[in-house]
Amino acid sequence: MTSTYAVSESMEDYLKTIFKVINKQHVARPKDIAKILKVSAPSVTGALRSLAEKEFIHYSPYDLITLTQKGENAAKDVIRRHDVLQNFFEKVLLVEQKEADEVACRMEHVVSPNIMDRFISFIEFLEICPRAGEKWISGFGYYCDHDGKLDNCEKCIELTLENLREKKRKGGNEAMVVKKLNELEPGNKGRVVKVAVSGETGRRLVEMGVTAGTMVEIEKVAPFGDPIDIKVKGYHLSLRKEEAAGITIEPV
Amino acid sequence: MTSTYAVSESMEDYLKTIFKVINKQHVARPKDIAKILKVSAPSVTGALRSLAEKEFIHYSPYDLITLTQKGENAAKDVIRRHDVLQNFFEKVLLVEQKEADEVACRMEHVVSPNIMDRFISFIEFLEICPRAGEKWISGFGYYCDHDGKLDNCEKCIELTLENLREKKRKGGNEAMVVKKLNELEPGNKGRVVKVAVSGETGRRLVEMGVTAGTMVEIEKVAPFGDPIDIKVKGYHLSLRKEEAAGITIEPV
DNA sequence: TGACAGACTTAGGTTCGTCTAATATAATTA
DNA sequence: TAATTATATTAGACGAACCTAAGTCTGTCA
Repeated sequence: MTSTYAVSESMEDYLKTIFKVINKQHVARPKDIAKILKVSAPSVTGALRSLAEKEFIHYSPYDLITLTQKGENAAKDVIRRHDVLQNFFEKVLLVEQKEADEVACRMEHVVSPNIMDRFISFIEFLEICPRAGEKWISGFGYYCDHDGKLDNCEKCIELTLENLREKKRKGGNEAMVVKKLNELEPGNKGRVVKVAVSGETGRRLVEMGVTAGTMVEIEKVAPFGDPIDIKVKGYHLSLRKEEAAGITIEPV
Repeated sequence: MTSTYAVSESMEDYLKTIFKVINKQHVARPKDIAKILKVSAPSVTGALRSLAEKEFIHYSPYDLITLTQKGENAAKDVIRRHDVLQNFFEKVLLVEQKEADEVACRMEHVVSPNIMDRFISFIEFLEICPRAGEKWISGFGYYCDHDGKLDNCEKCIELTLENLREKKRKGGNEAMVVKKLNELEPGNKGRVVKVAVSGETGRRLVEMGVTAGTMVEIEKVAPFGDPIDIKVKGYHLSLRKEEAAGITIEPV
């Protein structure tokens, strides 16, 4: 079973763990890694050597462990795949957090980039399409828990239609409401209308597919509004305030 | 990476392949297996020995290969997982057949039974819920292909509502239409209203969760209507005509 | 500052799944 | 039926990922 990605499943797990540990407590020690991955200490040493050889980490015996740029990218990508899958299981299939996490941990190594994108788009679509939405998903929950019976359909659709018209009336009068990304608050979601960010970050945004139409969610805003953590297409991104100001958003 | 199931991923692949080959050409020879799985002949020999030891197959050197009951069950289960996943990727996420198949081949080994059920329910729900349906999924396709833009929402929902009311008028007058499973034709789908099948088959149906509320699809009907191949919760099942006559269906 | 505990590594072994090369069996065909 | 060809198996090796047991390093504390 060949992995779809640059390293073996096992190595992806090590990378993911190293990244998480570093982000949590600044340094990653073999002991922590061993504990999290439930393997023996020598296994960790072996993995570290292997990862160092492939230039995913900086490492020499007894030295501290840091990720190379390559390693960080790889780790972030694994985590992104995990998050998207877990999110899908929890939010769409309404699976419990623990199981969603466990299965995502295994699937993250085998899902293809293309299908990743589809999962992301699908979740987005559910959020945006007036025919779907939270209410609709809870209808799925009802279906699962009641032996395949549907909730009151006609009323459900009537309500949806009313809501849509209501929204349209409002929206139609005020024209489209747009805001700058830095004006939103954690938890807010929106659709990108325009990206006007220059330099390295601008390029990075484009590379990640952050263009008009993309869904963005604000995750965290540091004091004084800098930096701003956002989630785009399953990626976690950190932006400077000035950079965020260059992105125009239509709140959803 | 421990498998969720009774055998390793690799052995699951062998079982699946053996089952498919037997069903296609009556006997499975190591050569065919090697070719399909793209491994060397000695690898196959090794796998066969291992599977025989675990009593999944009947096998001794140079002898022909047959599945034990245990092996057949295991193989069918793998194939079922594969089918459900591939189906979801193709029908819901609108992924191309080839990629859907490839990714399903890898995911089938790691998906949990619970999440399997959810995938199945979700697909069913999409088919039944008037707020979703084929039209809605094609809306997702539009969304994917048009950079995150939605099709005409208001019209879409209005139509849905009209359709639903139309159907209700008809249905309301005629009361619920029910048929026996053996009266349906290939491609037809329906919801189980009652199961009245005795003996071994009846028990098997219950074990597989074929109870009131379950969605059933007719796959193939042999000449003279016996046997009838159906698909239930991702399983392929073959029923005698008399058995099918014991199952009451509300066509969808 | 020197001894000790805890953390890390080395050494060496196991299992799984794969391979190539060599050998044995079965099937085909002259 | 004997020779040839195709197919299977045995033998032996390898890499990945894990393990236990036995050192080795390092930071802390008396």
